[in-house]
Amino acid sequence: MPPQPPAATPGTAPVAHLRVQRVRPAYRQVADELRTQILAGTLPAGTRLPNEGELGRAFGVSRSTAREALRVLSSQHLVETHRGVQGGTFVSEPDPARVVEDVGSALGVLVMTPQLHVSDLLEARLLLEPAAARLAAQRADAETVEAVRNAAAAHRDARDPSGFVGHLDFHTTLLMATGNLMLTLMGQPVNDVLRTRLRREGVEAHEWDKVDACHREIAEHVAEGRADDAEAAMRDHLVELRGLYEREGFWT
Amino acid sequence: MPPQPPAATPGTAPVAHLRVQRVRPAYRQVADELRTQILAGTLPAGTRLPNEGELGRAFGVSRSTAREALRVLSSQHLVETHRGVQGGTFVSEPDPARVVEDVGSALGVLVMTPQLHVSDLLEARLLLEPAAARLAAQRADAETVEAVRNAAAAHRDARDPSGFVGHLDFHTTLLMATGNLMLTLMGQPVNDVLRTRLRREGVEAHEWDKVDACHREIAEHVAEGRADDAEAAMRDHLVELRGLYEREGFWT
DNA sequence: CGGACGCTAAAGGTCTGACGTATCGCGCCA
DNA sequence: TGGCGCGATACGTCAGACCTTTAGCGTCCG
Repeated sequence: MPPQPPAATPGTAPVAHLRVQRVRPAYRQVADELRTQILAGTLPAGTRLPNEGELGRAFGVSRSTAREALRVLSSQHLVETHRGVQGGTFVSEPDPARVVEDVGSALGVLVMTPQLHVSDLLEARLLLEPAAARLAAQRADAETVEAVRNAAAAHRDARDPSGFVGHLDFHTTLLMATGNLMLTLMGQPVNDVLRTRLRREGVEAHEWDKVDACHREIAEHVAEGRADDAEAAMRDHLVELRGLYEREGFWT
Repeated sequence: MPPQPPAATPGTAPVAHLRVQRVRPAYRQVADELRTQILAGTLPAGTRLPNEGELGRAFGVSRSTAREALRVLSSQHLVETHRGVQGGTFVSEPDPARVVEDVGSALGVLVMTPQLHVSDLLEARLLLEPAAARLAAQRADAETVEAVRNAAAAHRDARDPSGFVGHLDFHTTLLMATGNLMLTLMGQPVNDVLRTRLRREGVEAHEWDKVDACHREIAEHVAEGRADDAEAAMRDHLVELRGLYEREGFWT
């Protein structure tokens, strides 16, 4: 995807504004090699890598360089390090929660640019969660239904009168109730970003009561397996919430 | 979510099996501090940080430690470094493509675990893309329609008789045609993972022709603004594709 | 006999100082 | 006037040393 097609004007060449890396630094090569092996399964989760000195020697680089490579992998949650005897560097177990965190963080950055607006998040959620509610209603077993019900109960903490935490926990629980982790991975980061960007001050208590009522209604639809009702109720709920966001303003 | 509630047995305390970090290493503290400032906007994109030596001095750590902190941030695409005079470390511009890459990579790892199955990806796509097709049909302007049409044209490279690249470019283009970046961010990594996991050998040419026909049909629906038709056609298309995946097997 | 204390080895964490090397601006020279 | 090479700057890499954390194990005392 070339941002600018080759300029026909023979004057100044189309400046490549992005500086390219002529050479890949050693620490990057080491990191890439290790990452490849981890992703290929050559180094399965739990594997203990050689200590930093040996690792460097194995790649023909110094310990510092090996360490920088490990910092890269560790910040991508591919390995983790522990100190002390019996410590070392270990290949990490894949963890969906980490992915959600990272995506949420990245979204948090993007949402401050003109490329991604909060209304885009609201719209995406409006596509995703009603469908999730439908699936949850079709599939949830007794235990899951209980979890959804509990999430909808949303004990309101005195120090958190808006019940915002409980509020979003319900959406999270519902996404997980679909049994499809991918839906959680897509929806949860969106919810995380939205949570941090709604100004709660202007929302009155009775509005939160209504939110809770919606949650309980959805939970009941899910519990009873009424897929159509669950989907519709969720859609209504999200539309209402969107109004809240738009009224209170998120374009800080 | 506590994996084990506090054991009532007074014997041994409930062992925390996850090793915790008693102290945060200096490189992590530095990285966290810088990340906070970047996310808060104190260090806007394009800012040039002090050179590694000064940065270390500013935090009271050595250059090596400062470098390790920078490696962490750089691997999260928050900063990038360049060598030479006029080089240095700069705060990065947020880049959706990077996010897509990272999420795709993370999904690639998760999809090899029992936690996430390829069928989950197919299902998620089945929720997302028909809705995207609807939105695209409702919103696409002339230029976007042209892009979608071109993507559907899918010139079949002789060395790529399955036209797989072109095939997925169509889905990508359609997601972007919604004008909602969030949908691309959610859908594209899924497509990327699926692309790398379908065994193409067993798929015959006439089946790819059919895929192309579907694409062109969807493109036309989008071009004509027939939202319902576009959505339905995309749904049918994805269901058919899912059959392909299930037949050819993705459980390598 | 048993539990608490403390030693010790292994491995990551940090520091120091040095040298290599990619870049780019500037000035010299043809 | 224009191409070329010098040099300054900042990242990249290396080497070696020392600190800190951690867990295992042995010892000592109650």
